[in-house]
Amino acid sequence: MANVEIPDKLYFKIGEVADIVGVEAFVLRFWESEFPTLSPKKSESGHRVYRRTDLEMALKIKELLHEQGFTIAGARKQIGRRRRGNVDEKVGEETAQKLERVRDELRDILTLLDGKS
Amino acid sequence: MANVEIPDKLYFKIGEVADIVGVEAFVLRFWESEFPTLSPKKSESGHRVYRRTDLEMALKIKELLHEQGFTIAGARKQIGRRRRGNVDEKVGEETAQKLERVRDELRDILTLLDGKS
DNA sequence: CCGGTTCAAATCCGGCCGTCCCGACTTCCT
DNA sequence: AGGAAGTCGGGACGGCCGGATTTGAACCGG
Repeated sequence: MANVEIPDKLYFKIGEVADIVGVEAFVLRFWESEFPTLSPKKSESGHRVYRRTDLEMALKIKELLHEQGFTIAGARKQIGRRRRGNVDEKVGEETAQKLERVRDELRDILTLLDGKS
Repeated sequence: MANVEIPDKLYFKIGEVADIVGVEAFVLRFWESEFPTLSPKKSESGHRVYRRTDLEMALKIKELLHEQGFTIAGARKQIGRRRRGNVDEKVGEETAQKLERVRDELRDILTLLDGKS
């Protein structure tokens, strides 16, 4: 999972994001039109201002589209799935970590099982 | 996870499979050209003869393409991932079915959990 | 033996997913 | 300040993905 390191800055311009993510600026604009979850702020003059989270979302989208092979609709759904519950059904930090571990175990079991059918 | 029940027969014709899976016959032929893992036997006269496993593979492909939103290439990759280790550690038919059910339950649980991280 | 099913393979097609272009700003560099 | 480089929105273009259709013949079940 090609860990791209993100420079330690607060704000990024579209060109910088394009370099880091590894796509062209117009692709970022296109994604913005397709993913509600990718919506950088705009400066006074209308230029995009990406924060760290925006950048991570762009990376996530690239992962889903280019590495995993989702369609845009599929990627959108996938992202939505992760976020649901994050919003309206929040759980404590500790509980979340427990869930995380349980989930990991289940995934391992699934992997094991999937090797045998 | 729309559990389609599969009639208790040994062999299926393409039309039956089409009905069960919920796609048209030509789609199954098309998928066959795209997924090495979907390759039903052919009868003497060249007609496709689907076994239960072929049918399940078709269902799996449909799930990946239509529900999950993978591209064909993505779905292929996803399937390849599941199959590793499948070859040299075969289990009996009955055991396989039990595993199948357990797996389905786990998947449901995972889906539940994924809504909360 | 006849209507419905299946065959292979070529062709067609809508739309997804970018890709490019444009003229008009804005920002950066020196 | 002033030119080069970057960014803007929006529209048009296009390759190719994922089927969908076509054709004429062979096959199958009742």
